[in-house]
Amino acid sequence: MSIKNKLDAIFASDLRHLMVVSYIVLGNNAVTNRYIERRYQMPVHAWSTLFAIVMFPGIRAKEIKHLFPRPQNTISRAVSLLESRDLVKHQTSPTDGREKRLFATKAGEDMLAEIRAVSGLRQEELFSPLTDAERETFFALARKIASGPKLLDSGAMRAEPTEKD
Amino acid sequence: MSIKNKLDAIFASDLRHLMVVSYIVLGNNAVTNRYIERRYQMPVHAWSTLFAIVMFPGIRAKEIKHLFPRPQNTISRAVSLLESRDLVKHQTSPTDGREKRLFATKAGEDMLAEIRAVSGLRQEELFSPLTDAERETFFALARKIASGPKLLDSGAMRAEPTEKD
DNA sequence: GCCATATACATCCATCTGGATCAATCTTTT
DNA sequence: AAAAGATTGATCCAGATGGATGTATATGGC
Repeated sequence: MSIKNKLDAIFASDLRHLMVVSYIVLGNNAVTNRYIERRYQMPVHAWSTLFAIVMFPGIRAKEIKHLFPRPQNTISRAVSLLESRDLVKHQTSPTDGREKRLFATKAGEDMLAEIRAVSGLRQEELFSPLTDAERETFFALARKIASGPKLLDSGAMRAEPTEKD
Repeated sequence: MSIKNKLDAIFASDLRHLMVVSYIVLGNNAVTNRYIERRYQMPVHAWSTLFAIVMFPGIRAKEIKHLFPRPQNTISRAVSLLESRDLVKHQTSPTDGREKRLFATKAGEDMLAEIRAVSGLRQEELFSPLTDAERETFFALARKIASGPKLLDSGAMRAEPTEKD
């Protein structure tokens, strides 16, 4: 049985919906992570963080956590990396001394623009098997899934071990 | 500007197709990884590997790499973890001494069945915002994307740095 | 048959990751 | 206004990750 047939079998199994999404993302992440890490010597989360900061000047770390669902320390580290390279700056909120409002520097904006252009090409490449109409259908359905309340808070896969454990 | 509005802005940006898929998967992975790691004391890739072995008895490591696009050493480690727990066994190929054909034990099959059941519930949960018809449309489009040759071999994000760098 | 090259899988090592904890600041209660 | 609790972000640490390299086996050229 060839690899292709095995893949087809997985995509015909009961878990096919989960499997196909996972397949796409594992594949795409491998490509993207390697590129960002080699080209910019930073983890991908650092660029996601920069993306959020350029897009929403003055954003706080805890908000970024909701835009790119990652643990808090990941954002924290990404911010300090970006700061150490003068790609972003922070100023402490005047109303709350715990909050750091984040702003991109000129260098940060320039760098984001560059990565963003390549990401646009990558997106085009990734979705190239779909027609424009299909892309919009796919996007609309994906947005519905993203808005599902169970995405981030599962009942089936509870974080806490059950009593009987 | 609220978090919700920020998310909407991201999903209205030029990179929205990439962003929404990434959002779904980051969110889902956080849930799934935490669950598998806590409940079974193993990384998620170990269960993907077990899934492949149960589904295709006698499969070789290099094939698993194509089913779940991960680096080769990830599979290698997952297999040795599974072997150390007597969830899988291997026998060296009679025709090629380098190849290890992998088989699940009874314990491995039982454990996979258990995880698979929970994963089924998780899948149902994740896709619950979609009707049955929408799920099939989404799946069909996702399969098209998965079959794109550029998924694993990007032109836009070349691994090798270009000459002019 | 012998050497160079290719392939399958294991291991090494530097880095990344996320849960837990910590310190600082803010809010609430009394 | 002091104490208790909550919230924000930084740091610690054990373990996971992936690129590079190592080891064993197989194949092809001569």
